[in-house]
Amino acid sequence: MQKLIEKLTEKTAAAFAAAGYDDTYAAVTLSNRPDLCEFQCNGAMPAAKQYHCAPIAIAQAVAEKLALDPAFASVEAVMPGFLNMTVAPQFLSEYLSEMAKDEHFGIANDPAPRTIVVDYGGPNVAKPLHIGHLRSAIIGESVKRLYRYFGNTVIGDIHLGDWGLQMGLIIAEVRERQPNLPYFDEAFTGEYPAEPPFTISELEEIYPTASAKSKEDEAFAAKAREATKRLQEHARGEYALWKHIMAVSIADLKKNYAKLNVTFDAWLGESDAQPYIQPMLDIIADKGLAHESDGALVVDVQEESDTKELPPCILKKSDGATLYATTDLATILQRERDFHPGKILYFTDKRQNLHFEQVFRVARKAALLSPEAELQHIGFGTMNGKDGKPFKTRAGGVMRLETLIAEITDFVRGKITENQQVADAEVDETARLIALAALKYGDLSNQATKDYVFDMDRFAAFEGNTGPYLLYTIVRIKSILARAEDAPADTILPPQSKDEKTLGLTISRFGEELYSAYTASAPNVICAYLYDLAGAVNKFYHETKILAEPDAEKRKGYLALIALAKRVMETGIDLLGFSAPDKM
RNA sequence: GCGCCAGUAGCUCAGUUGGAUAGAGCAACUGCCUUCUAAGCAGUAGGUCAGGGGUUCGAGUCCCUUCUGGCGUGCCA
Repeated sequence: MQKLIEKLTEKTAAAFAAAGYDDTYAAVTLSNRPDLCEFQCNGAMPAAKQYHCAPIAIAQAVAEKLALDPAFASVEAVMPGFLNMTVAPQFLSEYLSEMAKDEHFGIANDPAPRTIVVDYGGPNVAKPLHIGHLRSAIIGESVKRLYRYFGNTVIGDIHLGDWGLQMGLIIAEVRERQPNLPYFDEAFTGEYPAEPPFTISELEEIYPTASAKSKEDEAFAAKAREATKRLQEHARGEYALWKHIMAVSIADLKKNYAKLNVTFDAWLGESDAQPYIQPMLDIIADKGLAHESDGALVVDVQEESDTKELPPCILKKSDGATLYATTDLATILQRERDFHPGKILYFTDKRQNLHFEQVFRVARKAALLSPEAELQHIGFGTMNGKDGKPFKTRAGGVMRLETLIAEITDFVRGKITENQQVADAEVDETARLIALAALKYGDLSNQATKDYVFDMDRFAAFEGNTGPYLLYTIVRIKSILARAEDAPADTILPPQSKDEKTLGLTISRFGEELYSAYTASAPNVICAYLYDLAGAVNKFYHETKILAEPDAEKRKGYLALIALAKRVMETGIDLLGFSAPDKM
């Protein structure tokens, strides 16, 4: 199904052609003067340059042709050459009815769907999730859903930080505390215990302790390096202990991501890429891309067109150890072999821009994946506190995600019980849904690439442009539909009031707004649209007595209209990664 | 030094390929609940779009330049 704007553009193009002008000037856009018209076309002005005549003359000629089309209620040419258009109620009614009939609202799939790997989350094993992990999880999850909505095969991969020195540190610290465990007994050949020797909270305490200790205690640091080396060689005891760390940590991560309504299709990590490091290095060696520099193995990535100096990508340190870039390249090879993706999309802090630029260039030069496959890094901004500096708790630490969620949920629970609409048993679940909407919308409504201010008060308070406002709007519709005695009409009727028409026009924009969010991987576009839509619904709600409407046909038409608005809103917030309760 | 990103109302942010009078929310002030949930709706006030040049019928948007801030800039991730 064509987007409404496309239909109007097509008609306008025909009118341009009929009037004797090039139809490429016919692009119709949403009006930026809603007081004057609903849609506009500014093409007469650039066209005037080509035809060396007054823009208003072109606009008038086109307007005359367009006036014959029943789709328009009015078409007007105004100085200096704007074309102002209003669509006919009947035309809008037909469009919306067609939209309502289709489960997918008539939105076409991507004509060339691909397999997409979305790399987001990126937590470290044995460390608690904190607010630094929030944006990647929330934005990545939303974009994943958006890609899926347009018909792509999408694999969300958490890409765990589960290898390297951090693991050695933990193993060394466990050994200090419990030296008698069988994992550290070289002579032990029996079966290791099935139960892990630590809980998740112990594990979370072990890492920072070990990390601090290694900075002051060189002997301990050496032990950690040794443990790391033994793990990488798959030494029996260290490897078994690492398995325990993984199991305990992953169970906890799953629980916490579930609270955010974030789910991954693949729980792969740096450890899974290890077997691909040597094959990847071999490919690069075969192509003669790498050379030695100051003892390190590097690949030059500078290109002629660069305006800046790009440092080479280091694959091996001078001591022979591998780095972040090495693992990422091996991961690309792994993904190519496992999934053969048409695109890999990464969500990390934007400070890693250079790193990904280097990795992508090496991947291209070495042809680790097919040439048409796309690699894209979406770097999001730093999360700052109200003072504009990177966010810290009052104690100066990083806030745990659990703490953040709990605080917002508590606030919401208090708010709900003030004027309680839900049964006692449902208070907790309702609070959870609203808190999640507040948190996610607060993040997603900002442009991803910009730094943003993390303000607890703003997240918690939810008047105006917030997630809870969207939920409230949906709940209001649900409430009416639940009370209605008759079923909604099968079609959307031609709008009669201004507010009804505005609501219809806003609903009709859904497809193009989603598409533009999709092509830009920008959930904030969806947020802005849904906020617009919620405003149109609330205004209509305020001006129209729906259930009390005496005319049964009109009443059923109203019900059909708000039911469609509800479906659109529910689909929209699902793409953002949250959902609405029945009451709040 | 070089590179990237940003600077729009008191605060937090939108602003489509250059279009008409730069928009929201919060905070402030004013109305609207015996009527489908007032977490709502309507309104008032608030702007040298960081500064300066330029391109043109037209610039928050494109070009040049200055200033301010953030980040990055070979063996961390």
